[in-house]
Amino acid sequence: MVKRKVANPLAFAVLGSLSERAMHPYEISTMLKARGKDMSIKLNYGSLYSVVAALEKHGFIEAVETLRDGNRPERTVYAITEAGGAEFQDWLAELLGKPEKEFSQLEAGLAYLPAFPPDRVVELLEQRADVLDAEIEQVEGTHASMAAKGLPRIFYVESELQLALLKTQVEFVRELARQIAADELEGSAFWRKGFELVEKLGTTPADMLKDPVKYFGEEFAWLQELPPEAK
Amino acid sequence: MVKRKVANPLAFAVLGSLSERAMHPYEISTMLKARGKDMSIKLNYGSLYSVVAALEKHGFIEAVETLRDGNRPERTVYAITEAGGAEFQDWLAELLGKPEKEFSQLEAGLAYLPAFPPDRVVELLEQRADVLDAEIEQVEGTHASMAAKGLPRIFYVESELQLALLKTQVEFVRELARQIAADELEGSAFWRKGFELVEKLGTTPADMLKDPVKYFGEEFAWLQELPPEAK
DNA sequence: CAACGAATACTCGATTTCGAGTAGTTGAGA
DNA sequence: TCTCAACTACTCGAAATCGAGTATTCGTTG
Repeated sequence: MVKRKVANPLAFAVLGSLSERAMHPYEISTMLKARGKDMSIKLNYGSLYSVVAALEKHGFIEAVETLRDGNRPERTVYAITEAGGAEFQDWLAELLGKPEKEFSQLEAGLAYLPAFPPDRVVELLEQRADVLDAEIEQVEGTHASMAAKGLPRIFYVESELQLALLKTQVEFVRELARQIAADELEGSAFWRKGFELVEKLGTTPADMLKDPVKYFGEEFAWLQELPPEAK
Repeated sequence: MVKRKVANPLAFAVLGSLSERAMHPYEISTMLKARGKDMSIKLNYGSLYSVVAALEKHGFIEAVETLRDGNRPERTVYAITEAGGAEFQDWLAELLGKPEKEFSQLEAGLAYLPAFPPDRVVELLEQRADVLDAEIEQVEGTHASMAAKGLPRIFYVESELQLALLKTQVEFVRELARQIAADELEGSAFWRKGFELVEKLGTTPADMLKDPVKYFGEEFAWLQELPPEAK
């Protein structure tokens, strides 16, 4: 797993596009959009041109001609090199075969759940679930229309994965919201009580964590010795 | 959804940590690790210090004291400001309530599946599935040991989400590999044939896409008019 | 008690990333 | 025929990112 000379996933898409035929950068961008690959690989013009330059610098692609059409900006057409083809294959094998840790914003948010009162969290999670439902419906619509046009699944498997993950997320979020609302989530008694204390007495969370028995009673003594540094 | 002045998720974790009590950056990093939050939010020292500087610049945190302990490097202790508290709350609400498009490497890889012969893809997907299984087992082990210590679920819900997503991914990958191996994936007949042609005749993919009927027969005429720019 | 690995607490600067801006060109409708 | 929005095709520089490096101190083991 040596670090790639050009690491932006957009570079992977550029190599993939140029594997098919020589193109100029803007043409790559329109092709990616036309094929919906920009749903799977973040496309940004600034990145596109710098990534193309980096690929050229490292010998993965090379300029084959420069066209000028009237007063329009020049278009430099690039072709993939042998080294570029090898890099693409190696990269693809890595993307498919080796899972790499990815961080999602929802995970980050969940990590700080107790910072909001339970009811607020439930409300926000339900809001997210509703938005996700709409997104899912939209993706399913796209699939239906692609299938109707006769485009076989192999051309949009990546979107099917996305759909599966969205569905898992929405299910998780709804279930979590339900459990919090029903006070079924372990630790939520403590959580609710904590917020009541803040409202009524103005105690700070830090104080409560320092002496949980005082604020929550004996059954919360475990708090003291739990996550290192949590006190 | 105004762009955040400091957008790195690590900044969110810094605000969250300082909401609890004042700390110096390195202490934040050890606390995040001790609590396993570094599994949900990417922690990198370079980013940590630049993010702290940016948060201070924008008035979300402020230095409260600078300690010197022998010849050790200075430790600057930071506290959260009122603006910082508001920013944290706003950010948390956004993370929980508003899903944002995220790009995964597997999706990127799947988008270029046809670049490899079917058998190679099956092999790679199975490789990924095996690694994922091991990861899942590990996460489940961690959960079991946390539960055994009495730590309630609310302190690791984020990891439960991660687990659910990993399971969905492994299921998807295994099923996809199965379908490809069994030639059940729509479009895979064309895919297999294409690779045989490349091996036997040395035809390039671009040629085949230009005149699919010639290479694949009448039943593949749809290829010509399908994804815009795909020809 | 010396020596060595682990932990502490950062620093540095070479890339990378990004989004907004620019400037000409077509095409469709009034 | 005029106009105005959408498209084409990039450019720019400010800000973010990152991982490797540094220098000190603590703990522990032979």
